[in-house]
Amino acid sequence: MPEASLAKTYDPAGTEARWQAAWETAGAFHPDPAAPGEPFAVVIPPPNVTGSLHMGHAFNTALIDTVVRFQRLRGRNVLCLPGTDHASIAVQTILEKQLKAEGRSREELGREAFLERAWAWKAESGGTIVGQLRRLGYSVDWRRERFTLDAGCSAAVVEAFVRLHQQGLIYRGEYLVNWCPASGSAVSDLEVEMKEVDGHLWHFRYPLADGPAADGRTHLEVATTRPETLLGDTAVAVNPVDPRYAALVGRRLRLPLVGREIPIVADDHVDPDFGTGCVKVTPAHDPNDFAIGQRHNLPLVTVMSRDGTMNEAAGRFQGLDRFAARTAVVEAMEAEGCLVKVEPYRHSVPFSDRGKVPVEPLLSTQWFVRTEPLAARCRDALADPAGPSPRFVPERWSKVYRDWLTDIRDWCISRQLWWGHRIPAWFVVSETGGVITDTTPYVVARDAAEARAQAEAQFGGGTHAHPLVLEQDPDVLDTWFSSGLWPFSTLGWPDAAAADLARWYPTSVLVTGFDIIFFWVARMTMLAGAFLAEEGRPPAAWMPFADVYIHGLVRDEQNRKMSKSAGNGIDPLLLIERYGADALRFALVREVAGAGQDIRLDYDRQSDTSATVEAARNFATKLWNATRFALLNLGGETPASLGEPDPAALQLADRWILSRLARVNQETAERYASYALGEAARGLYEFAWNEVCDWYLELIKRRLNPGENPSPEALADQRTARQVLAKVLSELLVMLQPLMPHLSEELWHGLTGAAEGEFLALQAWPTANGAALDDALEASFLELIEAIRVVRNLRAVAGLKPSQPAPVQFVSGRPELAALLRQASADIAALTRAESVTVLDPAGAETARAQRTLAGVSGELQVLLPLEGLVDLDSLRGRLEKDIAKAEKEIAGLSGRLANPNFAGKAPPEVVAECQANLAEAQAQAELAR
RNA sequence: GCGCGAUUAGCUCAGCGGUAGAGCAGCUGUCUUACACACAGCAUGUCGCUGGUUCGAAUCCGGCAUCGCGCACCA
Repeated sequence: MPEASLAKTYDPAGTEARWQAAWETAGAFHPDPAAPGEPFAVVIPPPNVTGSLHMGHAFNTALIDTVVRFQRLRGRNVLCLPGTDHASIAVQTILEKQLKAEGRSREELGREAFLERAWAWKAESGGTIVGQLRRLGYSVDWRRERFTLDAGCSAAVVEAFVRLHQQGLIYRGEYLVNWCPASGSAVSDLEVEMKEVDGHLWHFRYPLADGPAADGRTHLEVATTRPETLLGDTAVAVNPVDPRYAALVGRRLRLPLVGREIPIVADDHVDPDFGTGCVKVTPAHDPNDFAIGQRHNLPLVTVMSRDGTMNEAAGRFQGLDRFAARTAVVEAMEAEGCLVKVEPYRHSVPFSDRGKVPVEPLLSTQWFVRTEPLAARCRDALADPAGPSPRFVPERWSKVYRDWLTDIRDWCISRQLWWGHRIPAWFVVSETGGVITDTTPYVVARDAAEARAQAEAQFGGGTHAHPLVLEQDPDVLDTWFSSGLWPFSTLGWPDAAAADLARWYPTSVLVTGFDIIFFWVARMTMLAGAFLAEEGRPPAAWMPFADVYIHGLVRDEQNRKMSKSAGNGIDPLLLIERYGADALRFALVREVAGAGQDIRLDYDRQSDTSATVEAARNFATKLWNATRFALLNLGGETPASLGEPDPAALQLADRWILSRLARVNQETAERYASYALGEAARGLYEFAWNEVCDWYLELIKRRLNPGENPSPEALADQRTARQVLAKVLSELLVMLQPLMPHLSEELWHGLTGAAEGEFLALQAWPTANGAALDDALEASFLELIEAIRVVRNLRAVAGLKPSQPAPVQFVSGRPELAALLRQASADIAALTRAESVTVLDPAGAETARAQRTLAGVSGELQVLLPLEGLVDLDSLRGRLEKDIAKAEKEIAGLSGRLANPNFAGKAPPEVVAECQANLAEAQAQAELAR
């Protein structure tokens, strides 16, 4: 037996915690790869272990969970796999900060102790976000939770590295990389963010080394935003077609402060119209200059160390921090009379994403992934004749993805950090005097033993005097390298026979924000291409996901991007505590509009309240109360015990709501399936509130309470109403489950009396009853609703108290409408407090109108309220005048249109006919109002 | 510089070729036995500007403006 009733108010906190525990204990979302049902898999974007839940996670979670819960209802064998990311730089930064506070450094601690500490930190603090994700009611399989640094993922990383190396897609070499002095590591191009800063442009004079030019010039003038790099200049470049300098190309300049002679070279890169048309060239400290240097075979002079201080090549500036050196160089240049001028200058400076300091382009030996072959495979997949793979939703993001893959640079994957996957390369240091140099030979292997075997094969076993000594590369891999394997490493790859991999790969959809299309999405597709794209396999078979659903950002109440540094984040947990997780989820999804636009969450920082989330909470309460109402009126029966209603017994309202139910079912399923989640949420909201609660529940109240000593007919009708009510409500709860899982679970249990161990989340999506669909009925029901509205409006105009009964008369020349109104007269009476409802034909209306009546119109329907006294004539006149004005405006517009011969001639006949009908109606309306 | 998105009621946004919509907020009533986190009713717009296509444009096309984002970047 179901509970006889629900508590008067809904308590989200208790309910949510209870169902979360019940689902998890029962393993409700722990799928069996051997179970039937078409597979549907999603791996969640693993949040950083350092993180705590922010609104972006809540949003992403709400969207993913809505999709997977829907697919589960549809009978798919759903795997939704959770996990976290080890976040190499972020974790290391936190730990180094801690060490610094203790007056220590990681070098003092040593690698092993440092890593021990890191794991301890992870064990202690790494679970925060996972616990917070649980509070959203995420229907993931917690038993399959993964971590990018766990044993399985680590093995996958090693395997991936080894195979890429075998394929010739990984190389090591000295290149100009983005060096982050704050983290002491190289970072990839993607981790560099250009920021506009107010700086200066210093103009310097470089004297000609070999005497004045033919025209008497003794020097060239160059401009720079980074004077400290001057120390590493190895040329000055001019444009080859620049007449000012043509004669000087090939001559030499003396570099001030340093004294080095450097050539004047001609290079297309130089824009003759900018500044003086002369560019100082520092190949070791600027990417463009590096390229110029390559073209002209210029030497590379590195003047800076990895910690951001000047090195021995900087001469007297050695030891200075790069920014101190800047000042010092300018002062020295001024002292030498080589400073021409300084002007303020706003320009872009590359900043490290993580370190928040300017990155330094620095020559360094690093590991790289050769990306072009992988990118090409992805571009081909996107252009696959069988359809793009993956399919982006909204489609426009595929262009962003493709463009990035089209002009891609190699990916620097080594990081000079300790927390992460250590690079599986062993240097044969015995070949280079016991240390790792840029030229030390190395082997790439799965472990030390394999490395030794390889090295011995290559270099022999060594001798007693000179044993073969191997040392593993101390560096770790970019965190995104392991993230890039996530969709298959978590399913068991590289074990091709792994049950999960066989069952759920490729996954169905990736749901994520556009900000990590390059970082993550493209890396996953490229790496999948490297390992899972066998010859002849179509892209859809190896791409890690069929669809990529890209959603927007959650912005704050002022439309600002939420960010930690700006401190404008809105804490999801605060909102969950105040309104419930279901309310937050529903609010977020409901805000989603069409094509992945950003959503804005309104928020009052004084009171920590949000009208948007509050509205969703109110909706939850509405559903709670509607179910309470049902429980009070179902006589202790359940949807199952009541059974399906007899179609022959259905009343007008029943047929209407069942038609609406079937339609909403179809629409909602289609919307969920096509990621139109905002539309799905809004559609259900409107159906539940405006149709089920506002109209259907009101309409059946009389039938549910047939009074004392009811007739057998009344009892039968009561049962019909109960059957329909139970059906509508229980199916509505199923449809809402993906959006509001806890509330719907709770209400469904209340309504059905299902056992504790049974879950709404695991029920089947209700079959839409196509036979119940009835367009004509829905249309005429709208007319009925409209008629009731007119009556209510007239009563309001007349100033009638809601409780005061009054007679109502309808006049319609349309027999069907008249019949409908007669059929529904008892309903109308109930909903308008009518003491009587009369439906007249136009002929009979004359007499009625002769009395003192209030009149209103809806379409061609007249509504009359015969009232003696109590009528506020002024407001009535006001209203009627408004009606007339509106009708006249319409008449003018429509007749103008009809008078245009082009319209009548060219517009489709049905449009013209509709226009004529509308005109006739408007004229009738104006007439009536007068 | 190149590209993308946005611009509709006070606010948040739907609508994307046939007479401008919703939800909040606002105003007026109401304890009508599920719900005042509610019910009923009422207001509210040169659909950014400007050309064009069309019988007809918020909707399609061209320009412009403003805001936002991405990519590239001149020292």
